[in-house]
Formats: sequence, C-alpha cells, structure tokens
Amino acid sequence: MVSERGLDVLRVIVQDYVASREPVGSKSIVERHSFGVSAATIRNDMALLEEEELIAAPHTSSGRIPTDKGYRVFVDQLADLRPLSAAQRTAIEIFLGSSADLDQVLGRTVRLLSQLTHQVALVQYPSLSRSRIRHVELVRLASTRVMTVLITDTGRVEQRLIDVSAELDDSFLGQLGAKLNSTLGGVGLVEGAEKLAKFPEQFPVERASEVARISSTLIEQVLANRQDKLVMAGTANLVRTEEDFSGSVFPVLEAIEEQVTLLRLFGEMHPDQNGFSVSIGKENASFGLGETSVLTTGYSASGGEVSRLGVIGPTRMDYSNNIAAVRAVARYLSRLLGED
Amino acid sequence: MVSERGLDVLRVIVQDYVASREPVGSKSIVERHSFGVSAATIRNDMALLEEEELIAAPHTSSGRIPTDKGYRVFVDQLADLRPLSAAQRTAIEIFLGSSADLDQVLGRTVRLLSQLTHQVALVQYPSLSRSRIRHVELVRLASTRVMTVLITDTGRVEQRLIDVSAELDDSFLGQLGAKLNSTLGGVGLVEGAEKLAKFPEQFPVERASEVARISSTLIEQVLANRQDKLVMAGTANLVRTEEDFSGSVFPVLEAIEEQVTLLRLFGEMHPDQNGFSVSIGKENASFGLGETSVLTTGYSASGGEVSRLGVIGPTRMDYSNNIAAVRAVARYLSRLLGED
DNA sequence: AATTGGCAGTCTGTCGTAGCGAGTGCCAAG
DNA sequence: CTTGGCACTCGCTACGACAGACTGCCAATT
Repeated sequence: MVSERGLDVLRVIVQDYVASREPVGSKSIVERHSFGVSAATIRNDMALLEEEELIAAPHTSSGRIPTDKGYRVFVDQLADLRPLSAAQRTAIEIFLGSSADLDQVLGRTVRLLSQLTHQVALVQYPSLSRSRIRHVELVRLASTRVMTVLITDTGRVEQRLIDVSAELDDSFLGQLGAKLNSTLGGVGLVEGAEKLAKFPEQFPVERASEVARISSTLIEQVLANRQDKLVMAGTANLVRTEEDFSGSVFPVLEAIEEQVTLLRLFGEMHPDQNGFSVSIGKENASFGLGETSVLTTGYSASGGEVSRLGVIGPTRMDYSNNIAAVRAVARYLSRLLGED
Repeated sequence: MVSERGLDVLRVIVQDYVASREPVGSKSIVERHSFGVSAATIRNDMALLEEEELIAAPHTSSGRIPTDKGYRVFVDQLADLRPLSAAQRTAIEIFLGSSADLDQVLGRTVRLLSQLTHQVALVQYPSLSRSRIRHVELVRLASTRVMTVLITDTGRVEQRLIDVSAELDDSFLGQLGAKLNSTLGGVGLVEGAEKLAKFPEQFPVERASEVARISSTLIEQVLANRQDKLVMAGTANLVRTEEDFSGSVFPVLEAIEEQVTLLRLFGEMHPDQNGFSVSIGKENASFGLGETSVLTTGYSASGGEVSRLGVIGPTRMDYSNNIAAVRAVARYLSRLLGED
C-alpha cells in the first residue's frame, strides 16, 4: 500500500515534472523539498508508486514521470485548487466586461481562456432546446434563393440558405412571413415544428411545393438542437508544447480541428456533481487524443440551457491552475449570459 | 542579363525545391531535366541567377534555393497554371453542393480550400456595406438585457447584446420594434443610420435614454461595415510544413490566430485586374509573416460586395496548384452566394 | 562567344567511440 | 523503517574522421 508520504512524493513528482519536463529523481526531490528523510527512503516510496503504476521510468535508469493513472490520482486527491491571482481575475473582468454580439462574447471568452491556461480553449455554443420562437424572417437573395432566419427568445439566431424550384415574388414571401410569425410567435420549439408540418396545407396547391420546402427547412432549424457549433482559440499553444507529444503534433491538431470529434468528446464527458470533468490521456484515446487531457465544465446561458467549455492540452499540464481558470471563466460567462 | 535558358533553370529550381525541400545542384538538374547542355553550363547560368538575387546558396558549397525575389519572378512569369484535376473539381461540387446556413457554407468553403491546397485557408465574411435593412428585432433576454438583431437583404445577420439601465417591458419593446421596422425597412445602411440618430426624439422624455441606448447600438451595427470576421481552417498544415520555417512555427501560428492582423493583411493586398494577389515572404514581414506567402482573391456575394478568401503557407509552396485552387473556389463561392 | 570536362577546395551530415553524469536497485547496518 | 554505500545501467555529448555533394575556376573545344 502506498503510504501518506508516498502520495506526497507523487504530488511533488507531478509538480516538478510539469514544471521542468524532466524526469524527476530521488535526489532532486530531497534537494528541492523538505521531506526530512534521505534519498534512499524516497527511492523506496518510488518503488511502491511504480508498482501501483502511478509513475514510470522512461528508461531503465532515469528519473520517474507520472503515468496517466498518476495524474488521475493527483487531480482527484492531491491538487490544491488555489484560486486565480488578482491579476487573472481583473483580466476576466476587463476582457468580458463590455456588452456585445453573442459571437463576440464567445470569441472573447475562448481567447481569454486560452490566455489564462496557455492551452487550446474551446467554447460550445449555447443550445436553444428550451427556448421559444421569437421571429421568423424570409429574405430573398436571388430569384430562386431564399434565406430563412429564425430568432429565439434566448437570443440564438439561426440562418439557412435554400433554393426553391419556382420563382417567388416578394409579396408572396411577405404574406408567408407574416403568417409564419403570427402562427409561431412565442411558441416553443417542439410545438412550433408540429405547426410547421401542417403549414403547407393552408396554401393553394400551386404554391404548396415551395411552402413545403421552406417549412421543412424551418423545421430543421427549429429542431436542430444546435449545440453543434463551437469556437476554438490558442492552437498555437499546442505547438509551444510540442515536446510533450511522442510523435508529431500534427495528428493531434488534426483531431482538434475536427469539430465533430470534439463535440462527441464533449458529449461523452462524465461531469461530477459540479458539472466539472477531467479526462486524462488514454481515456481520450478513441478520439485520437490519447496524449492529451481535457478539462471541461458546464455553463448556463439564459433559460438554464447547459453547454460546455474547457481546455485541451498535453497530459503534462498545470492542472491546478487550469481547472481553476476553466471554473472561473464558466462562472463569469454564466453570469454574463444572464442566467437569472 | 539572364538568358532564356536561365529562366528555365530558375523554373526547375523552384519546382524541384518545392517538391523535395532540398537545395538543388547543377548535376541533379541535368539528370532530371533534359536541358541538352552539361552541368557546367547550368552552373554558369546559376551564377548569373545568383547575381540577380533570384537564387541563393544556403551554405558555401551546396545547391541553390530560390529567394523571395526568385519566387516572385516564378509566380509572375513562369508558373504554368494548370487547371485543377477532375477529382478536385468534383470535390468542390460535392463539398459545397447542398444548401445551408451561411456560416456553414463559409465553414465548408474554408475546409475545402485547406484540403485542396494543404495550407491554412482563410475566408472573409461578406461585407454588407451596400445592402439594405430588411428587419430589426429586439429580444428581451433578462429584465435589463436586450438583444438587437439586424437582418439585411444580402442575408447578413448581425446580433448584439446590450444592457439598458431601466427595466423595459415587452409591450414597449414591441412598439419600439414595430416603429423601427416601419422606419428602416428597405432603407440603405447610411440613410438608416441617419434616421436612427433622430429616433429618440420621437419618444417621451422618460423613455429617451433607453431608446437612445438601443438606437446607438443599432447605428453601430448598421455602420460597422463588418468585413471584420473571418474563418480559418487547416492550421494543422502549418505544423506539417514546420521544417520550412527557420525558427519555430509558434510565432507564425500566433500571428495567424490574430484576426486583426489578417484583416489588415487582407486590406493591404494589391490585387491585379482579376482581383488576385500574391504576397511573398518578406513582403509580409511587417505582419510577423515574413516566411510565408499569401495568395488571395476576391469573391462576390449577392449585391456585388467583394470580400476576400485565400491561403497562407510557407514561401516554399506549390504556387501553381494553390493559385488554381484559390481561383476555382472563389469562383464557385461567388456563384453559390448568388452573384447574379 | 558559348560550352565543356576536369580538378581542387569547401562544407555538411553521419557514424562510431569514449567518457561523463544522473539515477536506480539492492544490501547490510543502524 | 530508515540510511549510507556501491555497483551497474543508460542516455547524452563531444570529438574525430570520412564520405558525399557541390561550387568555382580554368584551359580546351566548337
């Protein structure tokens, strides 16, 4: 069994290795930390830790580095979540302070998070499942091309381009738009979709196909519970930490650029009771991200919808700081998007 | 003066160097290409090219590589713009074929472009300067938080969050919204801004401050000639071509992630009569991109507005292929966004 | 005047070897 | 349970030598 001191040793191994990127040996531990015992004693503890697969030696005779399992124990039991520094807090205030476009707010948020953590930051767009339809607009772009815009009371705006077979004149579109709005205004999304399905019946048969085309697009827009968009920032940080990856960073970056992958990853996270989740190393292997750790937490936009934000970086990262930053930014973003 | 054959030599040097990333020597030139002369003759030509600073030797006794100036001459005079392969053409059709959200169209476009060129691809959002106001919507998100949505007839949707000091009830917002729409519908952007400026006067004095807040936000939205957003894809390609950069790719990636930089860069391009522009190496030095080349061209969304798209990558890139791809994608996107 | 073959000189990249330093594992003693 | 000592293993670096590639120049040739 690993002793109390053994866990302390694990902690300093994680901390020192994260700081220096060098395997840490028994001697440097007793030098840098006051354990009050000799290097040989630490060596015995390290032997136990190695048996438990919490640390490993990259080469027969070198210092030890934490394994994925070691990081896991560190995160679950040993990391002291020191709060953010005053400077970091004011950075959050300043960066997210002023009001703006939703796109802008999320854009700033993700850049801020990447700067606070020096990792790749991700923010998922708020979902709109529980919101209500506010307004529908049909915009004719060309003779047979129409854009539909859907606005919900949670502030989500969704637009889509469609081609209609026949030409549509503005006056007909205007009528259709007015009718759509009177039918759908204030209606919930699911109910709205039902009403849309019956919509074409109300029109003369020669118009039915165009109306059907438009309403089916709107149904898509309404039902597409679009948590499927996310913004990213700080991919440069991945290059900075290149040495932490055994091969090239290339496949890692490729996986991260594939939004579908990330959304699946977000979906398969197992948040604790605070909505926070940490996924370490091989736990992400199926996503091609076996050498990275992912820290995410939920945030709530107005309406109580929960989306996620977080960071992704090499397993060798500063968990204490990054967890604190992710939490703080999520808290602030929730407040800003008016969860009230 | 550089002879005719000298320019041919320059061409094969560029081509071979781009293909192999290795300095190319006189011997390998006569081996791989049928010049009908001996290596010594090629050497004489190379000496001239070196005098003109079109090529340079990385080390005293190694083959030559093209200089920025050499690439410039190559692009301007020597590159044969072979059209895209059939496979590439069908890729464009398939990828951009189906109709969708503007965000989605641009997202796909940028990913497509990055796949065709194996470089970082950029697409600037269409501007809305010449368009007309289609619809304005005010959405109350919380008691004192309002979102304004502006829709133009070119299909651009712009949203913004604002805090108003006093509480606003829905009925008042509804009135205000109706009035805004009747005043602004169909009006051009500049004119719209003028009308908005006079708007607060029409309301009772106790409402004036909130109305002023809202209308000034709308003015911002209307006038912000927002070509200031762009999407990017394929940053992983930068890592793949890491060896082409003298130092780390890190600063390059950092510069590319800074959208402001790129927008300035786009702004300072000098397009030829076809709207195309190539900027090579040191020509971009002021943006921190002195080791990259930028290929861009304009594309037009409905309404004749011109925005830009292009790729950015190491100076050692396949100009012929990439120029063709950028052109083809721009042409296709213009068609798709209904420039008609 | 342009081209060619030959030759000396220069530089890079690689390979093998040796030596250094860090660190472990084990053991016997405290 | 802890400690100091000791032999052993490995990775890293420096060094030197060598092979390979290429240029630059010159004198001869067409």
